[in-house]
Amino acid sequence: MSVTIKDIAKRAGVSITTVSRALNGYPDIHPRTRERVLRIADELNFRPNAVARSLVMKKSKTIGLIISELTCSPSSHHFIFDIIRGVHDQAALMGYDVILSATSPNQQQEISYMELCTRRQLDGVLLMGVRTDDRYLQEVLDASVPCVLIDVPLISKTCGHVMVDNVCGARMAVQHLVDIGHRRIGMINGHRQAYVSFDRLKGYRQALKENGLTFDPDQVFDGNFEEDAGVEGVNRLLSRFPDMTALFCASDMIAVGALRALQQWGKRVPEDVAVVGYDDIDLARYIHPPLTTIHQPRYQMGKKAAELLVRMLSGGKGEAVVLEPQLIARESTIR
Amino acid sequence: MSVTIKDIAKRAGVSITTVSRALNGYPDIHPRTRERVLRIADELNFRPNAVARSLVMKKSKTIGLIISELTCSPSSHHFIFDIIRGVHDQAALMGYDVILSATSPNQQQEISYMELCTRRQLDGVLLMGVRTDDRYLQEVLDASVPCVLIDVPLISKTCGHVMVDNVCGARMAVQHLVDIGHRRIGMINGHRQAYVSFDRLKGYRQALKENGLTFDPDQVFDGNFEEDAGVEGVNRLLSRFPDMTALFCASDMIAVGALRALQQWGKRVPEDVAVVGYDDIDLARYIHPPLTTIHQPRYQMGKKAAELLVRMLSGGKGEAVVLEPQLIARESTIR
DNA sequence: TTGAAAGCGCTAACAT
DNA sequence: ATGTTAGCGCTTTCAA
Repeated sequence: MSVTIKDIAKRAGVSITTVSRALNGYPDIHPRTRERVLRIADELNFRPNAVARSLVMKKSKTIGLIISELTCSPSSHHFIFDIIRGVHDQAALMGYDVILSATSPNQQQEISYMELCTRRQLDGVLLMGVRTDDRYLQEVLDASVPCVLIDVPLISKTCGHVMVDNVCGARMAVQHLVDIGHRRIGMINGHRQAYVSFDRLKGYRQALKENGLTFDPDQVFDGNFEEDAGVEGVNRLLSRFPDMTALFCASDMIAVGALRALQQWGKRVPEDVAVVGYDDIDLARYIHPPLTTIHQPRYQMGKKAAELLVRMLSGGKGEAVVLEPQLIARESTIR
Repeated sequence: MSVTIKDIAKRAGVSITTVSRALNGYPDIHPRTRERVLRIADELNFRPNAVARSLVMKKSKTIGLIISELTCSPSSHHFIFDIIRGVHDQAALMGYDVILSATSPNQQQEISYMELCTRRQLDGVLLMGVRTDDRYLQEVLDASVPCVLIDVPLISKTCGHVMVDNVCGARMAVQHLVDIGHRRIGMINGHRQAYVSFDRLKGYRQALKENGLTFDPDQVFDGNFEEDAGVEGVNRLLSRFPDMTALFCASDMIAVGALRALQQWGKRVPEDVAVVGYDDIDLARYIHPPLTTIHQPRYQMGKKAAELLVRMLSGGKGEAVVLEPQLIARESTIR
């Protein structure tokens, strides 16, 4: 049996109320009493029971980190882990615990969003990896529990989000290609159910336009964020546009696949075709040739998301936090 | 305000006791009553309050996943993320939620092991990444909360562990090198505060012995699990043993560093020096040359750990779960 | 088969 | 400055 405030009260010869107040630093308590209570609590090695407190306070000091099924794709961990760390560190800093959850692939196991929240009395939720067509999204908007979305640009009274500016990132990538002389630039995009795909395409178009290049939808291959899409994308794009000299990929894994396919086409990178990826996962540095890519501040995304959520928990409104991407030039575009 | 069993009781015209029993599937309840209660609960969209239940049951159906500071090293995410997934999936399957925690670098923030457990009423704890000299370890052994250690071979009444057989893994690696003709085999090990380092060295020695090769401590470089150690290890080892033809590295990141250093020495891999890594992180497949390595079933480790912990929670004793590593031969040893 | 009552450990009116 | 009392939502004796 563990020590409760009752034990302390008995030992200190005061009521449990006094103990509670002393422990929680209320002002209306005699310094000597407080001191004695604190000392005894320490002697008894007292640990407050967060569960009991949650029950009466109706606040659990816990946030849920929900990772959508989508994000459990083979390559996603490069991306997710840093975000998890950022979320955890910032949450801990602010006195919150993080419960991990995932929208599971097998339907039967699936727990509804609200169910999770109410069951565990979550104060708020962080949601990442949801697709535009995810049914969770509607639940989130309907729910009263504050929520911060990662990479999904929705905003409402109870909803905010954190993103990296994808339009900007894509523009930087394409502008970089233009700057080093490319005019025939293809794109391999992620799947259409990701918000980021939409913005990256937009950035690609903008950059072309800004440089007086015409946008041709056929020069964009819609795949997914995995390696395979890179392979298929190159095959399609190159057979249709043999004179393509540059490729913007919506993820580093796509770029990895592209690199492989380009090699099979006998194209040298960057001499024949320059390649830019997106994400700056560890692999980008180590692959051959090292990949020029758009860096996303993943740890910061997690931190900012947790920060925003806690702000919302204390009455703040949902807002949009947009972080800046960064171009990392490596040898896949310049030698 | 959310729906409670009281609301259901009122609406159904029964006592809250009856509602509780009906909801929890007790047998001593009239089928018709149960049915009505269930229907009303559903109509009202009732969600049991896990916090209240935890308070009275003294079981939170929550386990803590504590990741030691150590494990937050730059390269560790390759390894950890899969374990987290395994833990989460298996825990969810068995009705447990997972709270994420970390032993934080800044001392002041540091929460004691027991504090975390009692505060959140954790039913059990999973601990990974602790060093042999970590003070958490003693707390764990002293504590009454069941605990499963990952990659730390301790066992007690309340403690079990999950590991991959590191002696075996190292032997496989070295045996592989011997099999393809190497006799002068160096090793770059991780730091000494990791249990796995000890076992991998043991496996290295065993394999040498089994093949009639003599063990020379100078042929082992003790570094850490990061890339830098690989670079430094190669430099040290090669300047002392210019005729070394093979290298066993205690992590893939070490091997990556080794590959880089070897190149600077003008050594071709695998022609001049063969390299074997450990872990089989994603990078191993993509680096040039693709790395021969020892695969660790990371997702399984997480799953098994959660499984063991839950078994212990229902009265099981601490036990040792040992998984099998697997040799993945790639081009860093054979062309 | 059902209900009344106690209580898990804590906080928070409302006295005093 | 301190104590009394009433809950938070649930489970669980014990009686009926």
